[in-house]
Amino acid sequence: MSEEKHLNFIEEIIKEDLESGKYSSIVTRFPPEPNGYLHIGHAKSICLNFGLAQKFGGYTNLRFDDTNPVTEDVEYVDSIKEDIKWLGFQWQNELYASDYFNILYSFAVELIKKNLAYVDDLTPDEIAASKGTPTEPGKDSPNRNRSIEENLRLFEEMRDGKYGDGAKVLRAKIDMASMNMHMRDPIMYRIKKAAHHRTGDAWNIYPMYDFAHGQSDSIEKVTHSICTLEFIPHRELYDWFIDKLEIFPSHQYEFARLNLTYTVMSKRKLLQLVQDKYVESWDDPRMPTLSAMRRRGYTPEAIRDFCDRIGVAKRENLIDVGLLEFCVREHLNKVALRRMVVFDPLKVVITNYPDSMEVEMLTGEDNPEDAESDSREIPFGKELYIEQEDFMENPPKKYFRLFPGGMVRLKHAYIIKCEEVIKDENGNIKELHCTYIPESKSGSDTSGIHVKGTLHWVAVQNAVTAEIRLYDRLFKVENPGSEEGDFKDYINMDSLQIVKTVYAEPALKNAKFNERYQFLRKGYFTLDAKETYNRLVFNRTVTLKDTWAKESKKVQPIS
RNA sequence: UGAGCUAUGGUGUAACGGUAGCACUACUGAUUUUGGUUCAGUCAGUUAAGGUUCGAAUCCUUAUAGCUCAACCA
Repeated sequence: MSEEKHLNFIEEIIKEDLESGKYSSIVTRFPPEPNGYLHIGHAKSICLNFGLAQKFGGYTNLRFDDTNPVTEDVEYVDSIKEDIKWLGFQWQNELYASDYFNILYSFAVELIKKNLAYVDDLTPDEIAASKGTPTEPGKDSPNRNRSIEENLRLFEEMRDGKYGDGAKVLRAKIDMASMNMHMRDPIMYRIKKAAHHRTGDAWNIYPMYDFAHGQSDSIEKVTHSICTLEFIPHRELYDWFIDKLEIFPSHQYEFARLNLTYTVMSKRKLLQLVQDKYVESWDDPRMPTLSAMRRRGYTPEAIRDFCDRIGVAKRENLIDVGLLEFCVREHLNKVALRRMVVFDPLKVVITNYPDSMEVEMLTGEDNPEDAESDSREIPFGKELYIEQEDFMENPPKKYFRLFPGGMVRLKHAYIIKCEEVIKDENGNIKELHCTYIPESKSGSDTSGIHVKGTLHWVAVQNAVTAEIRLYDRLFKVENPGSEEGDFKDYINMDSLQIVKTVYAEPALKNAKFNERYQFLRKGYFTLDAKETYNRLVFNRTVTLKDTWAKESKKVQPIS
């Protein structure tokens, strides 16, 4: 693991910092704002930050960037913590930017005293107008040269609540002509007479991101402060505050955020999907949030593996969701319990099977990939269900499922031969009459017969019923965000398919939450923690790879 | 079009002036009591043009393309 040959550019930097003796160990942080749910993009950042500390020695803080009381809530704090723990990471310290409000205030006073900050009375519009444009310099505020004393007094009054929201701000005195718009006297503090979820009504003023983030990093002695590309223009300011305040020099590094095909990642768009009822909730299994993926049956191992495989770099990327699905399948293949479930039943009667009273029990391994795994008993019977799609009256070439006169093996059971197709008065297939070959029993097959197809099945008498929910991609296009018009125009309206009644082998009666199942030949499923009360509801985590689907399209293209 | 960041197979990511590699996808074939898994293999790439150098994906110049920046959001 630690012998990884290729380091990403951040690991490269850390390695050099450690070798040069700049640091003896590292400190990173994951800094969410508690105003929404974590998604797979956050997982990339979490895996990066926590992974770096694990790999190079050091620790990671969880710090909530809670400097805007009007958008934040403890509800989000709790869900964020749950998601990080679920992913398998443990933070060293649980911290809040709001813990630093006092010291941040004193930092501001210090800058005023150094004549590097001033109180401005301009309105938001006026400030915006005087900022200039990227091609034209801005203009100094008329309040820019207030005396230090006056600034001190005014700032104190802002804190004490003497002015209303928006009446005044504290600005850094830097350069209104800077090429970097963020250096044109950025706002450090604004008045917000709002209750904060942690500090209550203690404050009338709150620091802006730029005045809180770097200093919080510094206070925590964060060595490598890692964020996404859009913060590159903020770095100059980040460094400026640290430099003027003469505090611990944390350094900011930026990487490209994760983009995934067939979904959207921005909080704004995800919120719209929920509000406009395109999905049920934030943890609707089609959402890219971690809570949704958990509910859908994705495993933390798979997500970590995915984050590992996608790498870390500075170029924009759009990663094929197929890679995520690959990671999920790869892990699930190793841990999922195999079970048989018929989605769309076709009755099969074994005409030569004895009408005995006792039920014949067969044995099926829980997981052929895991030698340690257990097995379960499966009842057989004279009447069975197989899948409608596993029988064809007029099969195409290369079809090796059941057809009139054809033979298949029933998984863990016997080879059967289709003798007769029974139809109703409308000509629809009602049931199949088959014969079985007694000496072909699984595990003790002396029949000498070899068949190409093996089908899953369920004994009618012992079947338990369940509901399943099949999920498809939420969008019809790879990159809905970059498409013309509204991203919502590209929503796949068939992304959820509910099958009210499927027939499962009895072992599934005792299905457990957090247990993963592979419904043989159908896909990976897990019990829905939200919908399962006194009935069984399974979510399809991901399908199995289906080469036959591709093949059959080639053989007889369907419109 | 000011400034900044970035350009390597279909996708993602390595190669740190010296053989363009790995993974996913796609496609072959073998194995298989899951058309799954596993195994073997195939296709496929340095944005362009100049320059430096014995040698350039890598350094320089120019061009082109994409992304970002003017919230009292983070």
